[in-house]
Amino acid sequence: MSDNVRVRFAPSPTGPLHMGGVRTALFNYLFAKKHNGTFVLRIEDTDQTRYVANAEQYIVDALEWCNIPFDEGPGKNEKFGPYRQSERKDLYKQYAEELLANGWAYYAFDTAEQLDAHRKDHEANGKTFIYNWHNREKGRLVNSLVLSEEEVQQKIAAGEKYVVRFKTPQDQTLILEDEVRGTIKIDTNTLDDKILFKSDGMPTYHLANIVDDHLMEISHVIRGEEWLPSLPLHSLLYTAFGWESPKFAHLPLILKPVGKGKLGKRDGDKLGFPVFPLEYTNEETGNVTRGYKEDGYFSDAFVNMLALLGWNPGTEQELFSLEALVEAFDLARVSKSGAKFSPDKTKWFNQQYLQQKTDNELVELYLPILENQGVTTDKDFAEKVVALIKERAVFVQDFWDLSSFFFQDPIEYDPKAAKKQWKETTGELMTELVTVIEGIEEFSIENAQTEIKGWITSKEIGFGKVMQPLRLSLVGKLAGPDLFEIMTMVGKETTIKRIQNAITNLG
RNA sequence: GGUAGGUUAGUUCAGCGGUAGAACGUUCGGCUCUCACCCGAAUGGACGCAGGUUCGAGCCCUGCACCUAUCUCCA
Repeated sequence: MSDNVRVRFAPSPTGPLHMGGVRTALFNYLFAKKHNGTFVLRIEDTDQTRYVANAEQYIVDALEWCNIPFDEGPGKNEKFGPYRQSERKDLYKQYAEELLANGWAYYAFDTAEQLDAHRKDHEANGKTFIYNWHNREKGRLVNSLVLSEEEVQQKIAAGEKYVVRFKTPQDQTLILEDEVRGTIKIDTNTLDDKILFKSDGMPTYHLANIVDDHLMEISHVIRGEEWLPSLPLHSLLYTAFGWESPKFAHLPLILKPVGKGKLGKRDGDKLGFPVFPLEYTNEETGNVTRGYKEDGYFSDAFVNMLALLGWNPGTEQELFSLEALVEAFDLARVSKSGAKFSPDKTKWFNQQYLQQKTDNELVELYLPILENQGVTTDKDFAEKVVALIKERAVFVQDFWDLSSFFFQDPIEYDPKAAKKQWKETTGELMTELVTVIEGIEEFSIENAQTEIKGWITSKEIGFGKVMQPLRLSLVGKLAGPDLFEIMTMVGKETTIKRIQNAITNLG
């Protein structure tokens, strides 16, 4: 493939970046790294009315957390800078003028209200209003194609608001190539004359996007499917400027977990999962929106899950490190249909990643939790606990519920289990067991096992008859790691104390 | 309504002309004092519908149905 791959992620700073945006960034990143290319971050802040101050920082932080940092962007390697469109404002005007001069664009003076009226009018007649050659020269619309040169200059001189529209060619069939979808044919007569330059002096997305992609020497445009309908316009703009077009790839939408439709920012609240990578505080309302990071997800698990949303490696492998993703990624294996997001599968990924972490890594995350619970312990002990319980956990924050009995006596006993396992004779048996335990000089796993198992065998009773009530005494429920591990870790005295507690409470 | 895209097991998805697959889920079994992990097995499908091309179609063509995106001086 090309030895000069340059891709960009171009979000609009209108709020926190949601997971769909992160997925787009990820695919761009993977594609860039796969081809030894460059991953550019460009901030598309041409809409001043929707600008949110802390959104850009959020985007940068989110990419950072996901471990997919950009190579070029605001404040970093500014070879093609600036990377904020608001700071490139002056640039776009000359390009709009170039198109006006060579007949690919024209001035339009129609007000938003007038256009609205036209749309409603058409709708009432069961038609769709299209601002293009069907209408633009019939005198209903006020633009430089129907007005004389003088009239146009007069209006502009009088300070009348105007926009610049693209003059879509008539009666052409465009044959477009998309790396994901293949060939797409479009009849230009169905296209709108899109606004390129707004009356507020700012370019629209369409103009700024093409100009910047060209100037920044972008080789591949990888973006969401919601942009597919504007591909014809973008392609025509490259033609109009006489520029070589980059290759395009439109990623399938991320669908909500239940029902149909695109995953929206509000779906998370409704269904109880985060939609954003990081927690976000809305500075105006003070609302805090939860994030995957704060909910306890590992970033590599989150990224792994996102990578499989709309892409598959063609093998049965599901677990990928970032490096492995870079290695395996291929635009040809991106699917065309929407990818349904699954919160359950996301949890599954997190569980898998948690199991892969070493005890040493996990204990660092565990210690603050213990501290929070007011437990003082040493790191070695905590690490042993982690080793014993981690296979039952999906999140690090599950650790406390799975391990509290290592540090605290059970406060209650699972009533169902108690009823089933604690029989008439159990109290006596447990009292006898206490004696056995007291007799163990060195309370090691091996010794405890030998003595207790030996005693059970000599009593000629079932193993479970003793072990189940013993587990109930120590843990409070019938779950958890190996009992001999637990006993030796809490120590002989605590073990005896807990058995006696149980005899008192359950006997 | 126009335009574009989609439709394969309960769910998420592979399969892109040659006897319908995986993962997750569910159920059962093995291993365990228990839960979990792990291992094994079972379960499961008019490949949206109807035509056509072909020796042969989930794959190609046509029509229809349904779903989605988009049609803002938003990106």
